[in-house]
Amino acid sequence: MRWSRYYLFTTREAPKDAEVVSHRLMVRGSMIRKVAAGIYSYLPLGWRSVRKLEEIVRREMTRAGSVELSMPAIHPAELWQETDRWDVYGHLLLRMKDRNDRDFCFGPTHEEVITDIVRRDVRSYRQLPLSLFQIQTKFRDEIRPRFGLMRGREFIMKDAYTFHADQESLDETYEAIRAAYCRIFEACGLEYSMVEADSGTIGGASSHEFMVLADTGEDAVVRSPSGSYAANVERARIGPLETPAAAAAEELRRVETPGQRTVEDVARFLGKPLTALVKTLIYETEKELVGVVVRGDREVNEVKLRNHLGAKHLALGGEAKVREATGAPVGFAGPVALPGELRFVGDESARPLVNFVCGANAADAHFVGANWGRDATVEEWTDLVLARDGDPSPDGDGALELFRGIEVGHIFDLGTKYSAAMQCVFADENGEDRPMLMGCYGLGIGRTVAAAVEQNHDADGIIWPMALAPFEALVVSLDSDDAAVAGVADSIYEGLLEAGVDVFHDDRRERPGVKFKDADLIGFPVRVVVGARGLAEGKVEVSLRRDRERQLVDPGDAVALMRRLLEER
RNA sequence: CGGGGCGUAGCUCAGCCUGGCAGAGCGCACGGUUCGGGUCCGUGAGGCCGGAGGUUCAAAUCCUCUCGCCCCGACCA
Repeated sequence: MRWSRYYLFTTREAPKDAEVVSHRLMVRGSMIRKVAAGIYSYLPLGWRSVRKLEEIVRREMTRAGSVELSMPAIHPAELWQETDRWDVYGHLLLRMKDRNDRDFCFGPTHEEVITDIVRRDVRSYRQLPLSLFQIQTKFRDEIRPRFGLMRGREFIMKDAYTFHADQESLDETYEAIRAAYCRIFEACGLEYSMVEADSGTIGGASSHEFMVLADTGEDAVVRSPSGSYAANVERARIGPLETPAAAAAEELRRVETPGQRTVEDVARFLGKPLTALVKTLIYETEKELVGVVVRGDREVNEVKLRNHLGAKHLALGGEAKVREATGAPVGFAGPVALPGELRFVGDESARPLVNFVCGANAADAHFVGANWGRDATVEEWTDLVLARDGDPSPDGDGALELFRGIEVGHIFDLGTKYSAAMQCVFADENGEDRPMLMGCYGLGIGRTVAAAVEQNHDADGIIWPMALAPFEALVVSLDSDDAAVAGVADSIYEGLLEAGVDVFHDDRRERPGVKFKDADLIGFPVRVVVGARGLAEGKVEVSLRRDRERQLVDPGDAVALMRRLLEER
């Protein structure tokens, strides 16, 4: 492909709203173009990278025994109502009506549609297991799209769904697809980590996320030193915290704490460490108000809390709710001497505390010397804490380290959540109907490409991993008007084409500096420069984008050298 | 949804506070110059100042409403 005839217009400047480097570089490199918030066109160069990733994904999914199909982007409401997700998905679901006023949505994921297909065709355990995938455009009406392709509203995703007669079969397939994902991300040259995850609105028994490590990632991940434990912080458990030294129970005393509303205020005011306090938060769900206690220095993990409560919606209670539950303004809640009934759940971090400080459920007052059992009772002790850097790993493997990550893939053991709701059943060996076990496996195509840029760039531009580079090689002809230069450049270009190399030819009448800057920005992995100056010595210059080491070779040897460099990747 | 900010040339932005000829750089066209890391000089084209209403002799500028976009938070595969 010749640049002079291609659709590729680089810019020196990125739009001011492009904050992360992948977004900046992909816009400057003329790979994507914003159409609306979170909605992008892929320009030809960007589309080539997307297509390359899609091919890798197809290859590996097929190798893992999955079969490609394609489902519609528009779904009838009835399917989503069967699983209750028409309501549960909320505003994330883009809804629309047809001319007959029937409800539809633009599919954000395809569990309902695939389950509807399979339940019509599959009757017997003999037909299982099944594994199907598609690569398709999704739409999720995200509250706040951002970071270019990183969190779009419209985005390309590979989604796979598997159906099984028993758990063993599901586990086997889950493992096969996990391995396929590893091969895919390795092929893309990504440094990634598979972590335990919360399954969110997709639901199901368990799930794992594939996280590309990057400082700009939107997710936080903890990992133990050997990597034996890794989890999204939404999910992460921690090992036991230090327990306070045993002490004789003190007397419960009420102390005046005027205006001391936060744990920090109270700790400073009373001259106690944060760890001697119990922090009490009043949460509101669609069903009830709940009191939550955690050690004073810790934060509540709301994802864990919502899961524990089995709630659809969870939010901190406002001023009015707090007063309703405690009879006091915000800042003075506690588990001791509550005016009424309130369900209390506690994080394990608060359980071993003795003679602790807590709110007195009255304005400007706290208790000191409080003890569980004698003064206060929590019915449910569980793990509700937000893990942080340095916490003990739950498997005893040292201290957890906190990383930022980009979620590029998420695989789920769905159990029978969808099959049971939608009567997707099969006859087992005894002729009994049973719901199928299902797995679901997502991989963000655009996000993975963006993550690859995020992880592979320098001050001058993108350094594409070979597998995702829109073109593998670039021929730069300087002095385009010079017939000898044009001839040599053309013959190298043709030679690379014949060798099956994805090659691009910068044949523009531009100054050398412009061409070099553009080559670096776009990040062609291998480059050959043909100029009058080099040609006078009988040489052309071959170099790699990654290390920029230049080799001068005879024009006749350029194709062979470049092929060798491409082989070495 | 709460808080903050921004919409001016194709792009990045100044001008707005304090109302009075609509600007710069980049890009584009043309001429010259230069020619291995975003040359330099000159000429030129290009604007409903997001939209609607209001105040005023006069509005990019002040006021009201509205649409879009971005950031923080809440929320969220």
